[in-house]
Amino acid sequence: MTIKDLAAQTGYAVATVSRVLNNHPNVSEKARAVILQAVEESGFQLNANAKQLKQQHATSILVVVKGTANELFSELLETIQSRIAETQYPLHVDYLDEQANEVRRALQLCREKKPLGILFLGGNAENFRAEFEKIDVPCVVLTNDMSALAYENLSSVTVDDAEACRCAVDSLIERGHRKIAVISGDPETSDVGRARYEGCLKSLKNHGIAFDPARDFRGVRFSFRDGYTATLDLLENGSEFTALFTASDVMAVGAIRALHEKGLKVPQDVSVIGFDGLEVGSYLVPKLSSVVQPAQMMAQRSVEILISRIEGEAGAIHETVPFELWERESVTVPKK
Amino acid sequence: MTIKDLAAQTGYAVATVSRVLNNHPNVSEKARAVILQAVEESGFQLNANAKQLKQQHATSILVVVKGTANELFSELLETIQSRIAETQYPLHVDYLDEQANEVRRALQLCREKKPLGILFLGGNAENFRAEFEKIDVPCVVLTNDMSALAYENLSSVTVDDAEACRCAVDSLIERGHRKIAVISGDPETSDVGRARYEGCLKSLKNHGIAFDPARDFRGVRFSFRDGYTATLDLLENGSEFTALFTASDVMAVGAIRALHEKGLKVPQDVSVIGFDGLEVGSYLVPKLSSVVQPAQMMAQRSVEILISRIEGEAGAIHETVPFELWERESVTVPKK
DNA sequence: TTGTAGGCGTTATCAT
DNA sequence: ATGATAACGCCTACAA
Repeated sequence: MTIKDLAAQTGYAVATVSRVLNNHPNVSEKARAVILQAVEESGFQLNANAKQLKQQHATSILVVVKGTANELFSELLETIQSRIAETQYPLHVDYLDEQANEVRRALQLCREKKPLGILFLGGNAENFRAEFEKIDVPCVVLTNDMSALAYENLSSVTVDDAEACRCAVDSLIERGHRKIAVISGDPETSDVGRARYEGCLKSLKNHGIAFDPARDFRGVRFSFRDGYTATLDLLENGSEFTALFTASDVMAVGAIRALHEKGLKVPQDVSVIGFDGLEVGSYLVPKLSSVVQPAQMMAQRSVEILISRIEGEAGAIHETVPFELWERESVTVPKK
Repeated sequence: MTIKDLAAQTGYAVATVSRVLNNHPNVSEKARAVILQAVEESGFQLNANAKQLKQQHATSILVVVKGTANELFSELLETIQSRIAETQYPLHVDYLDEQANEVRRALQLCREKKPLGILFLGGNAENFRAEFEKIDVPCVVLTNDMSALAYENLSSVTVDDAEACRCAVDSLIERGHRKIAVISGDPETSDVGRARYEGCLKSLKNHGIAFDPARDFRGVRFSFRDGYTATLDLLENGSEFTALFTASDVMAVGAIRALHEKGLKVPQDVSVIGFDGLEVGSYLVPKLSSVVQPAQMMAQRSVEILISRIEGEAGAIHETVPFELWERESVTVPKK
């Protein structure tokens, strides 16, 4: 079933059918009605390949997700989905490994699919620096600040990771904690991991708190397992702390388990703060304290920014959305 | 950049370039080398639209995921991704709302994208019964048994939900529990919810245990929140139980929180068993007992089945993979 | 082994 | 308002 068949069926020419299908002007009401009727009956659907071949680009928006197992990304994606669904643009989601090069992948997908714009969930500034120039559609990166890269078609929506972590650690210190350990992403390989770690350091330094990175810090992957093993590692290697800051909620869950296995209670023996504000945190016992990234807002803004760039607005926007510090049951004052 | 340009550049005809690009025989070593060289240098990429338009179908495999926020699906997807990556087939992931009609969506994507085959994560038998006949590529449904539907191109990979739940409840009874409550998906709208609920009923009946559905059962959505509210609802409406079976781990997490808020300890006051075997369960305190769906195996088998159907093997396979019952810290014997 | 040319289903231009 | 037709980039008989 093609528009040719449809044309034959209705007695109109393919051009007219095409016009109706694309809501173009200069079609009589009668023709429109007749053709729409036939479309309805046959369940006809345009061939996207032919259309895109002709138009030289898709009408779709691409989402490149770095890392399949990231809960925050799932939450972001959910909102992105529904926001994009409100527009006429189809959405394509593409997943890659955490270690893969998202820019190179996007480049390939651009050539192949010619999307109108790209949303990146996660990303590494180094990859963008190296090859982003080759991408010429509007892009928005979520959760990773790209303001240092002055590409006019590369925007980003983030919370201020360093500042957020500074606040979180500040809050621990305000409660009286002086012995604090930190687990974050590897500063060498993860931009986000580094920013969050540095925020912690800043707070510790501001308050003149003793902190020996070799003893009190671990830079690992953002996973349950790594949160768990890193905590055991800290405990077994001389770190003594009454508060633990982990740069993700998933790490925090692993960490709490490790603390439990070492006979330490949360929050009585150790206070724990995570990062992200995942839904699961609200149902844990104890309810997890967390630096909340406003997922809905971030998703919403990123879609708005992307669509405005697609529809003609020019220039990059690097938007910082406000984080929130939720201090819940997993934190308390240190034991005397 | 098109194969025409490439042809001009190398002095060969487009046909030869195409042959090289598609690994066809009847190309001289020299031509192959020269053309590959040029491809390398220019970073040339075939236009997928033109290719698919011509070939009448994509070379891709489609994954239709029902529900964005399903952790089990994320775990399945991760394995599916990596297994498919080992083949030459590109992968497309399409997400829909939990309430959407996955078969209708697949139908649309078929017309639009002409995939080689489809993998469904989740699905409703009713939807398949109504419209699946219109889909003519091989399909495999994960987690929902479709053996009752005799389509020759519709396979499924599942655990025996009812049997698994029967075992789980049996295990509670064996520990001495007589007062058991159940939270599952809504039997009216969720096939999986119904099967799991019925498995529970069977065990209870086999053992002659008193069970009043109105008092001891809730059929809700598979979410943290619904697990939480359903548990409160049970407790506040006269259900007294020493053990709670929830048909998903996510529900279990919500349930445990609710129990905690009502002053009930897990497992001392109430034993809890979930379903799915999500990674997070291994890090909770207490470690969550669960009926484990072997996600890796299911993903692996579904990909194998799909690919074999795509590559010529005929006939549907309805494979039941073995579940495992992990009895961990969230269960114990009832208080005397 | 290589080249030529037609057509896949659309859109868009140019007539009518 | 409608129709005929030339592309879009690729694959694939068929011819050489």
